[in-house]
Amino acid sequence: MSEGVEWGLHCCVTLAWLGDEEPVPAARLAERFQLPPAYLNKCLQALGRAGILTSTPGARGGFRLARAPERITLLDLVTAIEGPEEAFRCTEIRQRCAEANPASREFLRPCAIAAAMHKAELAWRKELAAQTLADLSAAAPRSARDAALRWFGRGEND
Amino acid sequence: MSEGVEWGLHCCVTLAWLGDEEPVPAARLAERFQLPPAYLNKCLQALGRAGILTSTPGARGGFRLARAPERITLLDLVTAIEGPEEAFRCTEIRQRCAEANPASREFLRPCAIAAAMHKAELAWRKELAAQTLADLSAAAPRSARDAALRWFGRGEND
DNA sequence: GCGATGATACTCGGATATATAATGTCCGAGTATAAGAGG
DNA sequence: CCTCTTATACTCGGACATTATATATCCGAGTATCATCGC
Repeated sequence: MSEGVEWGLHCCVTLAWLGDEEPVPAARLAERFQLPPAYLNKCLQALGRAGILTSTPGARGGFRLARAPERITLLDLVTAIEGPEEAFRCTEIRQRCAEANPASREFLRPCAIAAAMHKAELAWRKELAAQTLADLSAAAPRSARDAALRWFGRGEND
Repeated sequence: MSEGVEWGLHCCVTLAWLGDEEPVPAARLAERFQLPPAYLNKCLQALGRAGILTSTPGARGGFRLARAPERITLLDLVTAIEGPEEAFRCTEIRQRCAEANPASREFLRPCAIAAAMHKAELAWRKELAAQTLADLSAAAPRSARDAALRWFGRGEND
């Protein structure tokens, strides 16, 4: 799995803490976590295309959450970075057998192996879909949230 | 996920059908599924190192299941090919924050994000561990099993 | 005819290339800001 | 003092390198088979 998933998760949790009053530049998030700024920007762009973040260009621009943290699941985030296709992709090698006839009726049913892997993937996605950004924000220790608010210069004046 | 997982699964199901009376060369399995012989051999080697297959060198050699299909889970197979580490690997970027002190007590608890991803991975592994090669063998249509037996020259004399 | 011996073909096993995807970097398009001139 | 204009700094967005991983290939080590030779 790409590192972008971890980066995106941490950034989104941070954005959830900061609130969406004003956007946060990718460069600033990168500085926070000591990450390469340009590549983090690329990952956040993917989240933007997926409708998880909204981006505003120009000065005082940046990224903010597109909707409430309660309505953003981990599955949304992972799918945005990793793509919608499943980890196990069946290439139908059962049909490559010499005597196999692709028109045969047995191939109308899905491959038993692919079905088994698909079942496991569904369980995985179900767990991811059951947890939201709000859950993660709440699970983290308060000290981490406070430190983030301080570092980004919020929370003192608010 | 590597293609080797799909190949290994199909090969192991086939081996389960054929029984472990005499080993099957990797080249023959590759021919069956139109796969590159040398690379399939490499994948089967990984299964051998994991204790799923036993290999016998020399003439009339090849691979056979190391234990009964009921005692080989999909998780065993996937782990053998993909490795034991989880898909999501936490790099502890929460500790890279400037003000973070690695000795701080909050870092004794696991990262909430890593914990969430870990939970999903456990659900995935649980599903994989619940299904055995025997289940897959039984789930496939009888015609596929019969065709395999014919193609490998077994079942007529037995 | 039977056993020992050597040559041979076959198979795994790991070391070595190539292709693909992940990671990392760079520069242009566009916007809000701020300064400055004019009224 | 207020408004319009202009220059500027900032940020995203996608195009372009670089590195790591997966895929594919090749050749050597070792074993069972078979033929051959000797008894």
